Amino acid sequence: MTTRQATEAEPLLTPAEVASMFRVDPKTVTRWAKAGKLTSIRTLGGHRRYKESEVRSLLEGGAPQES
Amino acid sequence: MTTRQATEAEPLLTPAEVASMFRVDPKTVTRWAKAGKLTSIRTLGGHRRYKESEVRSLLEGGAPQES
DNA sequence: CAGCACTCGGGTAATTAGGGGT
DNA sequence: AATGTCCTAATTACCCGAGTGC
Repeated sequence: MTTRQATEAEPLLTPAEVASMFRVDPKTVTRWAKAGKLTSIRTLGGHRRYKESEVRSLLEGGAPQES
Repeated sequence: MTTRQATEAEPLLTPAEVASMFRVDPKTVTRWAKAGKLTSIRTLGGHRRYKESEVRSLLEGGAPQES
């Protein structure tokens, strides 16, 4: 085996990864998390991690469709 | 009712497994253990193992979410 | 016994958090 | 109200060689 996959682990993304996906600054992603627009999981050191599934659904159009 | 004292086998996780769950480097998990943020059990060779139950509770939100 | 993936250490870059100001 | 940028402090990621686990 080359990689060990933990039990029932959901894929998480770093702030920089989410930022590049949205073409915004990592700081902005942090603000979205603070505002509750994005679910954030914190490391024991206080850094944020984001659910890949949630980010992708938001990218595809999980966001409210404007007219 | 005395000969059989089995203290419930506690599922243990390797550093790599914990690391993938938090989306961090295995080295970071080691630092958490050193800092006392995580309960670490050492093998006779010095390698660390972590309680799955503790890791999970920390992941799900050992700390309440702010908005 | 040999072999390979993983972990252990330390040390040094790269990110991130947080507040403040544009 | 929402982003991007500057700053400092803290946390995290990658480098190495040597030992452990299976």
